[in-house]
Amino acid sequence: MTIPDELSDIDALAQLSFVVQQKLQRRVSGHDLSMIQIRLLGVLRDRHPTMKELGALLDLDKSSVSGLVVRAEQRDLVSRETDETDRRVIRVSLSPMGRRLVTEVSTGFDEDMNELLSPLSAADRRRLTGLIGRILPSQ
Amino acid sequence: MTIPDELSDIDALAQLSFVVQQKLQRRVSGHDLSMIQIRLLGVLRDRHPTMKELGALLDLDKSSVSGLVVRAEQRDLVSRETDETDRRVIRVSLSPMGRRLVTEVSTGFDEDMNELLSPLSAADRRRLTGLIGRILPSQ
DNA sequence: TATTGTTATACTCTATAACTATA
DNA sequence: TATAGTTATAGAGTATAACAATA
Repeated sequence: MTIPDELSDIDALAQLSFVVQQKLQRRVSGHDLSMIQIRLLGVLRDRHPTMKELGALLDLDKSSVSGLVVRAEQRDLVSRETDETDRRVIRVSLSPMGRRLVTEVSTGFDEDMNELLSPLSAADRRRLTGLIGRILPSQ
Repeated sequence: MTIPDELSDIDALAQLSFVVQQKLQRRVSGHDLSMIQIRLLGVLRDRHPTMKELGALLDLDKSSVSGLVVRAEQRDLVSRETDETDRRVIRVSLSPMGRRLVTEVSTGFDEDMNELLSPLSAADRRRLTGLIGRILPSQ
């Protein structure tokens, strides 16, 4: 939360997470998107979920999903199709424009992360990845 | 942005940052605060900034700072005092309640981070902190 | 005139509750 | 009745532009 001079392990984690989020935020803002919109587009890259599934994926109320998807549709980032087997259900897909945007943001973010990691040798990058892999929720 | 099975170094950083932010978000929500509110309270722990300085610290427009501080003041989290040497200037301080809340969130977050780091030995924690310290912006 | 901060306005994002359509 | 989704409403959070007070 704060940024002390002496770096404790907890502060290191906290600061790192803020730096990473900040880099992503910059990329997202640069494409006139919000964080929740890029999460929506990211989720849709390899899925065609229903509105309800989207709510679970994004941890949002169904009414919030409705608004989010409507605004994204108005910007031609996603499209909605009624499921023919159950006409209550609506499935959401990425539009070509949405796919282009999420790809651009993702590419830019990868550049940012590579730049962030540039002080480390390949071996140290592997060590860092290994250590992080051990503390991430194992699936 | 997504969560692949094979952990690249970039994905490791991205996932880690999301996990850390998620833990913080949980703590913050548990105290009925927002992320920007806890950032405000965190900034005020060791500062009595002016509204303008707050805007720079939080990267917000002055009008956004006004609203944020007004709402925090209404919840008795902060107080505002006119600077007597320049009566255009307003300085913002943490209230006792605000200090209590930010301390509780901070303590809880520290617990979360210690739990997250628990798979690592003390030596590995030091290695991780060292590696992160080398990639964080040097000030 | 310049600076500091507030206010008016507009939009996104979010949730709760009430609603519609379909099953 | 139950489920999927939308709509009405309310509030936080954000920025831009216009404004007031002070320097």
